Amino acid sequence: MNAPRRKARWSTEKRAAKGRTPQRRRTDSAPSDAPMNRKQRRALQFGDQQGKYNTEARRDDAPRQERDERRSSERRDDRGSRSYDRRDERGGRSFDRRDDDRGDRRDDRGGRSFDRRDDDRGGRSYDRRDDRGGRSFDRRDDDRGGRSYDRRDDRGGRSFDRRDDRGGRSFDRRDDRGFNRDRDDRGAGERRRDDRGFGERRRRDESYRPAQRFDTRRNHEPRGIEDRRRRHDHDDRQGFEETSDQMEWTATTAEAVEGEVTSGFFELGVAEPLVRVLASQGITDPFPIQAATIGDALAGKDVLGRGRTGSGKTLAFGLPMLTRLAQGSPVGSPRAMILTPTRELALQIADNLSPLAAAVGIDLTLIAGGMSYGPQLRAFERGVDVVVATPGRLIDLLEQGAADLSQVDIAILDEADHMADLGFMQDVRTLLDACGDGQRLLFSATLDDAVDKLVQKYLHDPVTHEVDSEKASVTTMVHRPLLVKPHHKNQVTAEIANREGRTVLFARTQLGTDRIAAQLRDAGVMAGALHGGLTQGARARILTAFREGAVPVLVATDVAARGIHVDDVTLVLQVDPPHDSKDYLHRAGRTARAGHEGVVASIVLPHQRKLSRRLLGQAGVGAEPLEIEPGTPELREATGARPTSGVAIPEGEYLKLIAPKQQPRRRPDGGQRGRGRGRGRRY
DNA sequence: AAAAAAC
Repeated sequence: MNAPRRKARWSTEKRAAKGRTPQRRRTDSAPSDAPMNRKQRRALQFGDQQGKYNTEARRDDAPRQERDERRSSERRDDRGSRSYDRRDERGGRSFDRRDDDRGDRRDDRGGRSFDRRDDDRGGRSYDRRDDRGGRSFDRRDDDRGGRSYDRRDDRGGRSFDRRDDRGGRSFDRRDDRGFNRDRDDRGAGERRRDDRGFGERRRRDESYRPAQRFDTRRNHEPRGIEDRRRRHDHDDRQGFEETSDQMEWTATTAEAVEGEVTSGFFELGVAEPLVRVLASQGITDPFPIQAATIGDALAGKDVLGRGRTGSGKTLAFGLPMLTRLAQGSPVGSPRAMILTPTRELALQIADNLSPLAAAVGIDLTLIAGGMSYGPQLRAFERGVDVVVATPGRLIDLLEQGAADLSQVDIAILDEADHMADLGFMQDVRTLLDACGDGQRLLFSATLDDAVDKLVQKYLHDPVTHEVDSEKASVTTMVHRPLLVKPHHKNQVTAEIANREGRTVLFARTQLGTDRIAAQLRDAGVMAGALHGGLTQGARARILTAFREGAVPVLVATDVAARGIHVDDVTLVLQVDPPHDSKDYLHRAGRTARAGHEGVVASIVLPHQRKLSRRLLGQAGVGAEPLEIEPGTPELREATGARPTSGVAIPEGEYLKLIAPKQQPRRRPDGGQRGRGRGRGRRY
């Protein structure tokens, strides 16, 4: 991680030593700077290509030793140079590389801001591709998966020679601007704590072309990989029909009850406008966790609240937060921050709190990945008061200098046990460190060592309120471990999924959810997969289709295990065992919410018996596995399972249900669609 | 021990 940056390698001195002209950082406007038409770009590219063959020849003459050295010792930093090579090689080698169809078009585009986005994409797609391995057969990433490492190595070796050949051609100059390097460095692992920070990147950026940044952003908008692919069929410059697949979020307002109101929230000290809005939603009796924590939170104490999601935690921290903020006045940057582990959860919290915030004149916004930057940047520009965020995007904005959290006086972690996971911990710390040293509210389903570390470091003299046990204590929930023979697993899964009512299935991996959902549709059960590998738009659409009942079966990874609330989920089926008892309970918590009944069935294969016993024991579930086979009355009795029709649901029928709503893109008014129409999500 | 979290 701390390997020397390859930047040094190309210092002016070194270049001079090699008999090269100094690198040009700043140039006059050049072809690549201005929009080019396709023909011009082709011409340029062709020229590049010609040069490239020379380059290839020369490459072989280059000192092999040096290449090998780079290969072995500077892998990560090599990636910085990758972008040069990728770009340059593309022209000549398209026939043997799968992603070249992308590449060529990328070059076609010419315009600078696009380059930047493309570079971003290029770098990341390697990372993701490699990470994911063969995850999604239906995505094009995987065609390439196996080769990416080789290619990377190739590049590391070549880049150096290649670079020397490039002279001052306009395309090369683009590479010199420094984004590529910066971005790739970041991709290499230190990304968030790149010590050069965004400041320097931006300076260079601006020196190249001032006032470019927001154009860049705007063009940045489409995020999904699939979208980007599709985009290449169009000329980006021409306002083509963009197939963005992002989710949008808008703040909402709500009615408030007029006149006399009786509500338990008054007594807790919640601001009156908030109580009136709650009353209009029929919420007048605080849930236990709310009753327990609101008082202390209002008093400004640090609170550690333990209670399962669905127990009313959002209001437990939301109401005191808004009440306190309403007593002060905005300072031009956020005074409160709420962090959550998934985008869906952030969305849900923002949806729930935004009408309340509006009632007391608080500007609350959602900051999450997979959504366009524009509204989020504007929110900070206008001085948003509360951010509900997922860590990644907020750090992104922080690094850009777009977000300032120094005035945050109330920092809230929802699902803190999850936020304290290894993968999240550093981000959470970064964000908490960026906040002012004010009140901290930490809500968690469990208290383990990781949470304790957060508590130790960030909470001052916290008051702990434990309302729900972490153990299974929901009396309306029935647990049914099902002992199933391996060759029956698919059919049992399908028969259970085919039951009446809304059902959530959990699988271990993204690939697993895709596969199970496809198998279910093959068997005639309308099911959709939800996992973090989908574009944000796709995630939102499948969740909506599930909420609305068009798709009654949701097959999800643990992305949906926490916090997500869908009414009337009457059965949760754990197709694959959860990783631990916490996950078991979080998954289970998708059903039997708010006093409703629900069944938690778990498929247990013979070799998983021991594991299952341990998980259930830790979760405080006493149920013994029930031995079952497909089509039996026992299975039906336990889960409501029904035989499947076996008539496959055509893929098109499913896709129709989760298709993006067609809507005009890039409207002349700047793309503000449907503002002020109804609630939250639109796609 | 997987998934999620920026692009």
